[in-house]
Amino acid sequence: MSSLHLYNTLSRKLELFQPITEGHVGIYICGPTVYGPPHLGHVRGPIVFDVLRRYLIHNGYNVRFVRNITDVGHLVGDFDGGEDKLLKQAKVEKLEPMEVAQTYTNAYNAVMDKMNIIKPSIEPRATGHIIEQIEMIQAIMDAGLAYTINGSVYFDVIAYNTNNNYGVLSGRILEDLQSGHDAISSGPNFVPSQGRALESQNEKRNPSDFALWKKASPEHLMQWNSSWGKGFPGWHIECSAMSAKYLGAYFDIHGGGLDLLFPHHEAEIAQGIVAHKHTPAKYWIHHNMITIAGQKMAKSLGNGVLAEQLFNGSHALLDQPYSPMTLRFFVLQAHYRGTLDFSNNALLAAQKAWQRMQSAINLIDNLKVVDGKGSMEVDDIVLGIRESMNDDLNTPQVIAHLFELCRRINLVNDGKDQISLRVKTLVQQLRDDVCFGFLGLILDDKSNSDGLNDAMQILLDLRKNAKKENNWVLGDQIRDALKEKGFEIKDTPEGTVWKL
RNA sequence: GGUCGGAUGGCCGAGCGGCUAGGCACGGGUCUGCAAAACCCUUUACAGCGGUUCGAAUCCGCUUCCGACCUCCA
Repeated sequence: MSSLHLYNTLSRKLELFQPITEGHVGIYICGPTVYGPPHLGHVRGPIVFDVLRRYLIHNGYNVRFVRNITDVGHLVGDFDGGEDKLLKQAKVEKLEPMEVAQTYTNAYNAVMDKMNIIKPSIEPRATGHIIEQIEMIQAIMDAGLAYTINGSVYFDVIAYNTNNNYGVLSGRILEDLQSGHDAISSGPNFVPSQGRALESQNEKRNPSDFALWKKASPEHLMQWNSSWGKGFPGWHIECSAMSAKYLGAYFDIHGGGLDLLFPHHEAEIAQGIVAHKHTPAKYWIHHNMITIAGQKMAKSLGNGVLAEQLFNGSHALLDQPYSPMTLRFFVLQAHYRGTLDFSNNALLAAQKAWQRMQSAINLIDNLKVVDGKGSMEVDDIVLGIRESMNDDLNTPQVIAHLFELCRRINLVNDGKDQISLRVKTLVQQLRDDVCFGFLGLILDDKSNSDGLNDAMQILLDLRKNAKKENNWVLGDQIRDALKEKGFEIKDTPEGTVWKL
């Protein structure tokens, strides 16, 4: 494919990417609800869309990338009678709701930085856009597609569905949904979780309706004035209001996890069509979930692995810590639309693979070139990488091509193949544009501290002397002891090199 | 119960009508004081049963398992 194609959930097809305005791309990503520390599931989306963003920039586009922070409105438990997630956590931790939001926003962004994810162009918060949300709710009211009950406002899905299709994105049929509501609450598989607020459920005209504005009880810590009384915005409206504010009523790409497809994104489309008279986005991109033992990783299932636990190796499933770049590499080794199963073995394999790639990368600049034409070429790799990226961001294939490149680099390094200056320059370009470029990988750099370097040199000199005197026992002792601490020693014709 | 996806070698994961990725692990070799690294070689998998086709892991049907969504989730 000579140009970028993306799988659009809206059409369920691979589509040629063509921006609405030539040369510019607007992207909106549903960010986290900040009520807990970031886990592995929170990391996949940002990586996937970071690669998309970098690739678009690589292709010369001007990209505005908006990723929100949801710090109000998201309800805990089932149905709209649940408690606000932020509020609940605030009570648990005896903190201001804003303090909770700030704490976990910081934690989230710290992980983003470690993963080498470019910061959003704009990072709007739901609480900072209450007015915009109220205005949008009013517009929906004015259009006659929302109704007020007891100080709350609900979107009238049934009425909307008469002239529109509530289900364009998720492929759902409203009638099925209706019967689904019955079946789910009476069927054999229905398991009621926490307390279901029946009053709130009943005040909606229809189970499919969703809240635009919720009335706040007096003790509710987060509430704002509105013409419907004191309350707080519903979950879906914040993304609609903020995306429209910063990207316009119609923008290029809306992304998020597959689990947000319904009802969140479906609701966003309905809200956008009613309030802004336009479907919000041209391309809807959804990444799949990270699973653990075949099941979705989710906070509610209690099988989550925190990012921090991965980085320090403290989780029971892990034998050791893994670096942020190992995680990034691990994520990119799978296609974004498939599930990715997490395990210590899978992480270990990714770590070794990434180390192998780094070793080859480190050889590039010192590769000896031959005059004229060398036998090593990379044109097929350059082409292959472009084709793979253009085919719905097939990063696993890109990485496979990169490993073929590593093989050739090693061959040249071993003197078994020859490279010309021209091709060497191309290889350096590939490293900078692909690996460090749109894949966003950076070398794990643990061996650069000066003091460490000096100390290592002393040990290596000792070992060299021991070897000179044929004292292999001492020499191996030094090497093995270092190895035990994670230092890898390599004897090469040019001298001994080490890495951590 | 409804809707939508999956089942690929020891493991992770691409491919989606013929040329049958890649990584990790395993085995053999070159190199080396021994290692490590690197390189080379070896190992033909696509849930089961039918069907379409000159040809199917790839298309169609049935069966069996698994998952996601339908209720908060990245």
